[in-house]
Amino acid sequence: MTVQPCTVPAVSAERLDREDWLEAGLDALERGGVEAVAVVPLARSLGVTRGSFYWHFGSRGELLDGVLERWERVHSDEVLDALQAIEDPRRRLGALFERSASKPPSIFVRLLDAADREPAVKAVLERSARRRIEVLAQACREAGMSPAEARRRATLCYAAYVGLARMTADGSLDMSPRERAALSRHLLATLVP
Amino acid sequence: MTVQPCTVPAVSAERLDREDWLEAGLDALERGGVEAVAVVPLARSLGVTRGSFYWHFGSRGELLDGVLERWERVHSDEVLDALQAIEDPRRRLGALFERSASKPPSIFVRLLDAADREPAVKAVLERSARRRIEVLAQACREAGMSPAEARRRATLCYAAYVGLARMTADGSLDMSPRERAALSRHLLATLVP
DNA sequence: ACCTGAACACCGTTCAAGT
DNA sequence: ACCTGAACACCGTTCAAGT
Repeated sequence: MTVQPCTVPAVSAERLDREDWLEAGLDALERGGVEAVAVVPLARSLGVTRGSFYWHFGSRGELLDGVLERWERVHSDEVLDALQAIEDPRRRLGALFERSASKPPSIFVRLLDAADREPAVKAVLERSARRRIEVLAQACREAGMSPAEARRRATLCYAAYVGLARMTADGSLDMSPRERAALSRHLLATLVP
Repeated sequence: MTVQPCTVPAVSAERLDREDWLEAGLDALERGGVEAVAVVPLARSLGVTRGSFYWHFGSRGELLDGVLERWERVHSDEVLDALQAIEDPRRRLGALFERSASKPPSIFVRLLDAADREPAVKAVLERSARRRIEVLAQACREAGMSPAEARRRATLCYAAYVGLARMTADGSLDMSPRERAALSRHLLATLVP
């Protein structure tokens, strides 16, 4: 009697690969922030010992790199691509802030928090900032500003966004989501008249 | 032969009190940020074992509370008091940004970074934000804005400041100190015309 | 190829025992 | 009153040994 080989992947493979760890890591990042991307707890949740981890990754930092790369692809690239499609510059700016402000920016803030300790996070934030400032600056130029002025305004705009996100997270800004949204619009109206 | 009792405090007392730990903690905070306020390294630098620490404090968190309180008294209260003395509102605003931007805001940024993990830090930042926004708002009112408008502008202004501090720290903002100062002035001129 | 198990280093916390 | 010393829990990292 010959047994048919199983053609569908087993529900829970006994052996893991890099992919499994990365998935679990991203999940942990979304639930508990950068600190939650930790070897021992992850190993526990995968039903395996810590030693197993080090066959797939050289260090916890390497895992974090991979996890952040994934996060960036999903949560940053997609969003920016969608924005580029909006032609009216003012409307595009509005959409950038709308998107950024609506869903709780928890992961973003968690990344801000971790930037100091984690070089990998620093790099992600740097890219994120550069790209968003570029989107903002382009919209400003299309709205009629000089390149230098556009860059200044865009930078301030992004800085204010970062600051508002931070303040909302740590409770320095006690405002309802509605008030926050109004403040964002106010910011745009003030900086890009 | 009777020995004279020593009237000056010994250079290194064999026994420590709360004060010694707080001092060492503040020093550590300034050198290495919130994470550096750690029991074991501190004990080591004080030439004592970890067990000693727990006679003076209930936990590492309690130490951090005390250290932050001290930091706030020295680095926040003093500065704000000095500002209140400037009568011209525009000049006062300029001075607030000057002071905040000139000396590297490293501790401030470190606090921003730690807010997520450390409730004590959150409280400090909350107070700091409230007070600075109040100073900004008052200056705006004195410059002729309505109270509501003043509050909005002040909040945006502070948010931009927080964001700029953060971005400078993590390298998202690659600008010279001179450029940063110019940007700060630009911010003020834009938000408080 | 992937994993276990035990080791070591590091930090937070507790506590009985010392002075 | 203040401190030691040893214990325990937790996480990161290494590595010889298993399948």
